[in-house]
Amino acid sequence: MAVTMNDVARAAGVSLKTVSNVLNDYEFIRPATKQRVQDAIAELGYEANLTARSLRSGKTSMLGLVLSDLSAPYYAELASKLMKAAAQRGYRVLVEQSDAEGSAELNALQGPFRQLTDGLLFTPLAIDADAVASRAGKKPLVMLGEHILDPRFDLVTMKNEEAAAAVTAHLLGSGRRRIAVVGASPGESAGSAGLRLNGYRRALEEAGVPFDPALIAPAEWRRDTGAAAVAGLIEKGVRFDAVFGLNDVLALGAMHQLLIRGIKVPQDVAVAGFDDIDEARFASPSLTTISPGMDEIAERSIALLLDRISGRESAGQGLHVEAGFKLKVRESAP
Amino acid sequence: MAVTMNDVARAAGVSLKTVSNVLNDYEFIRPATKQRVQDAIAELGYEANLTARSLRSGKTSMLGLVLSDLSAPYYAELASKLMKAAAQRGYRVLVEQSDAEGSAELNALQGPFRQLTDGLLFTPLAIDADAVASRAGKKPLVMLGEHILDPRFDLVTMKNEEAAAAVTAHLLGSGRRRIAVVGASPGESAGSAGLRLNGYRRALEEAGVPFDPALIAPAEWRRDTGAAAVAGLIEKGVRFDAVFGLNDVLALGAMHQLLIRGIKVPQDVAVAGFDDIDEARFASPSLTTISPGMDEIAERSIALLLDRISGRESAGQGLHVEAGFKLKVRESAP
DNA sequence: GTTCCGGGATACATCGTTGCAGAAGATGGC
DNA sequence: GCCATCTTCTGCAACGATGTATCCCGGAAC
Repeated sequence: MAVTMNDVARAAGVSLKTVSNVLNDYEFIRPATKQRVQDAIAELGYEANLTARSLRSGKTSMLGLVLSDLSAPYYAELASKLMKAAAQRGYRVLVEQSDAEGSAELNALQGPFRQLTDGLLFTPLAIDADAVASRAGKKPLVMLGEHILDPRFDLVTMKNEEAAAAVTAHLLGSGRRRIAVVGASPGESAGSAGLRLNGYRRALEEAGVPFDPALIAPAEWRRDTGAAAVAGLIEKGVRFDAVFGLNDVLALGAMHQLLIRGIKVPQDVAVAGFDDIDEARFASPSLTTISPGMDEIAERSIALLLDRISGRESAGQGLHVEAGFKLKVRESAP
Repeated sequence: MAVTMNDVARAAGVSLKTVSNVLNDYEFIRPATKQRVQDAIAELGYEANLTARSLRSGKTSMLGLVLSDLSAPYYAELASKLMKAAAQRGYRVLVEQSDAEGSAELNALQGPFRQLTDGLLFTPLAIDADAVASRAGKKPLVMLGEHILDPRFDLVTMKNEEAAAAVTAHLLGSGRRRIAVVGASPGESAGSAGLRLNGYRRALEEAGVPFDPALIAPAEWRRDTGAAAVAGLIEKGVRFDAVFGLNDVLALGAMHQLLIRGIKVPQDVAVAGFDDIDEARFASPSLTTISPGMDEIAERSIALLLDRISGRESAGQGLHVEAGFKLKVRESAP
């Protein structure tokens, strides 16, 4: 059996509660007593039982992170950073993959997963604000990403629209006029896809370039679908001189498809993405993209969530945080 | 306050323990009683308190996964699959990043992290078998990867040596004679790097091609280091007609470096990797690599760990599982 | 010398489950 | 008609910590 607080108390010749007090930095303890307890702890190799502590205190020191798929590079990098930011503050992150399915998202919101965590970082992809609101319960919840832009919720996000406009403007600036968009999500307007598409349109407008719906290719956000979308455009006979992948893996999939068809990047078609995953720098040609300030997103979303948990930041309206971004110009669209 | 078993008991007109029995599928309960309890549960929206259950039962239904860095594509994909495999069996996975640092690995082995989990999937990179053995405690532990090949531990791994020999043989078969190896880890012999290097040497021997230590470039397993290692070789004036990256990101970093220097892949230098991450298929040129049967690794390591936890597989010797592999021939080394 | 105050420690109940032991009623064998 | 066995259900203790209330004691105040 593991050594408990009781064992420590006995060894130190104090009461169980005094041991607890030492561990919780209770103010009024004689230094000598404190020392004796700490010696006993060291000698017995005592470790607090987190489960018992959780039961009693109602806190788990774990944060939940709900995302569609951890194997997507953007989410993998984000998760890694979130875990590090949380660890620095004494929290652990429990990840749940939703596969972008509504049922999984709802489960994460209500089920045992929620119970295990003190607060949630949530990237809803399938369900809407009302669904979230009606089942969110009262533990703190911070939205990550953009599918839900709602005053009821805290949200940490990036400047999707502005950044997408900046990439588009860059492509236009290098003389491209027919810029295909890969990764649109028909019918959706508030999500990342919608916002980035808005940015694209805004940049076109500002440059006085007409918008052509034929250039917009829907696709899930993966490499293979990005490749397939470009293939589809080509086969339909749509002509374009640039591709804007709404995220990097789409852009990379698209670029791959162009290259195997003998289309030169960037000479024939320029390619740009969004996310600046590590892979973008090392692709051939390297990928022009938007660096969305992921460090800032990770830091600030953890900070905000912990503020909510501790009650430092008291509710009322949802807080909206937007991280800055940088355009990274590389070979695929100089 | 959340609804507890006691509330359910009262609502159903039975004792608290009967509710517990219903939840735990106790055999001897009258169907009518069971129904009443289940109705009460549904009506009140009762959810079992996992923390309390853990405290009482000593099980957490969580598995620990220790790896160096979740943002590395291989680990991200593996973690994703492990989580899915675990979820199917009613377990959750808690991930801990070690950054390949010994202190972090030791903490994961003993500290609170261990307490929170019923068993551990462990990829030790910095510490050795004895260090693990002396602090492993008695909860089940399954090694993942190869740094520790020790009869005391269970191990799920891939055929590193054989597979590396197969890639090397493939490169030799296409006429390459000076195959640089990127990602070696000097002094280490039992780890993945060492085993893969062994495979490389074995294939050379079998083909009667002399081994040239100048071709072996040490590097950490990242894209940037892979690129730097190739740059180093070139600058030292080492000549080579192929590069074997000990994993895919190394190979991709290396390939990037070659291409920006105007060296044609595969015409001038062929490139091959190891892991078959999704990115390999979509690189330009696409990357020849080893598919290590990650699905099998994920499935079998979860299965083995759960067998150990349940006691179905009783200890004694460590079990060693080797997943199969496939050579994926693509453009970078046809 | 009694009262008051606050530092320093303690006892007890409690968080929400599950394990163990046992009670009560039904069933069956002889 | 009685003991043995099985089914069904119950009560109590326990898991290991923390919150609340309380107690004791030395010194200050009157």
